[in-house]
Amino acid sequence: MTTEEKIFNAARIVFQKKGFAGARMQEIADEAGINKAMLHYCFKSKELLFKAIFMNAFGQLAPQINEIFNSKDTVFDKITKFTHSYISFVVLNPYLPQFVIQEMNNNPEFVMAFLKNENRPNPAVLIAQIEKEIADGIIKHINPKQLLLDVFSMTVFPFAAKMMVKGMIQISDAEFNQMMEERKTSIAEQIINSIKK
Amino acid sequence: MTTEEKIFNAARIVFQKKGFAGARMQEIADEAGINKAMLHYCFKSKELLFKAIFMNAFGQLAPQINEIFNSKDTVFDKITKFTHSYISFVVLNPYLPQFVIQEMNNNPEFVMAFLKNENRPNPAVLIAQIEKEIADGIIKHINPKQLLLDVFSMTVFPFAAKMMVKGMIQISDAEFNQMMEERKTSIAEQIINSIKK
DNA sequence: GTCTATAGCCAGATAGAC
DNA sequence: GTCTATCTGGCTATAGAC
Repeated sequence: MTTEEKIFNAARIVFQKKGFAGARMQEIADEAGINKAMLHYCFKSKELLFKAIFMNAFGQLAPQINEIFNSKDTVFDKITKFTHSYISFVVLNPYLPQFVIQEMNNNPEFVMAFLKNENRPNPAVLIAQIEKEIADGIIKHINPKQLLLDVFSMTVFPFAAKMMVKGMIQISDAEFNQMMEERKTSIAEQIINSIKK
Repeated sequence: MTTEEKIFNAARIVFQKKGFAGARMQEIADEAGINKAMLHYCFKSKELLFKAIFMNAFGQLAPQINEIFNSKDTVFDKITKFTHSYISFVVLNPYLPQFVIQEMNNNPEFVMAFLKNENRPNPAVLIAQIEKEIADGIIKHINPKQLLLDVFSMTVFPFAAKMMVKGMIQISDAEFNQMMEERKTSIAEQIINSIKK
């Protein structure tokens, strides 16, 4: 592993756990097992290192979402595949959702950068498909954007607000993971059940 | 308005927007229209001022949740009332959900403090009620905790991840508010529709 | 490319006048 | 109680040896 990769991995861990404002370059250096000066030699500044991490985090999430959104499947199949693959992925990267959400809220200019990224998740095709299936009598009359928001909410929220959720419904880490495993199928079932005609 | 109140209001604005790590005492002083030294005179340290704000934010959310959870209503009525009153409240306090979630994730020790708070939201009564209505054949066989998580997710997520949501489904602030207005009723309808026998 | 040492700055906290 | 001025520590960033 090159020094640059060691720094990158260390920075991802620290930034995702502490956020931009809370992260310390010294902590990243320690985590990488190298000297603080190397961070600046390789990435110039804290801000540039952070942007590299943030864009990479986003780049991991977006393509797999788009692949599902733009496939040839039915809407019901897309919902099922999305919840399954998103939860599987995020169980392995638990800090990612909260990290992206937090930094987008704290740095609204990121939203603009994100909107200009050609690889960003684009729901246009899926929205059109939902409208068609409504017209075809497969799906009830609903607002397609509300449906998308429902799917995202049910899938992403537990990870974004993990600590609050655990405290609120009083569950251990093991129970949390067990519930997320169930949600891989239950979310899609619940939503499909409520919108199918 | 006393100086202490001016500081408190200013601190709430700055902390909720920037988080603990990102907030600056100078910015709070400017917002309050007083000198930085007064902050320390009144609240001793940044950390103590922050804890006061955080506990207050929590204290606003918890009682109204508990009131609904522990009332005499049916489960369906409770879900309907919760989504309605929560969204109404949070539209007026848009930074609150993200603030609480972010700081609970960044300061896991807050979760413990929160669990010891006697006013915290306690879903035990509601969970027992859900189990009873399942046994009575009113509600389908589902995991009560998953149901609670579904309701929270659909209600809270759009506010917690507002910037990401806006970017993702490409809506303006006006459209966002319009959608949240719709959600006051649509979330409960959707969930009830999927779990009623 | 990798380190040590340090510059330079900024933020939290305090001293002390009024 | 409220201010100005300042201390102190910690953090980003750089200079410079090897």
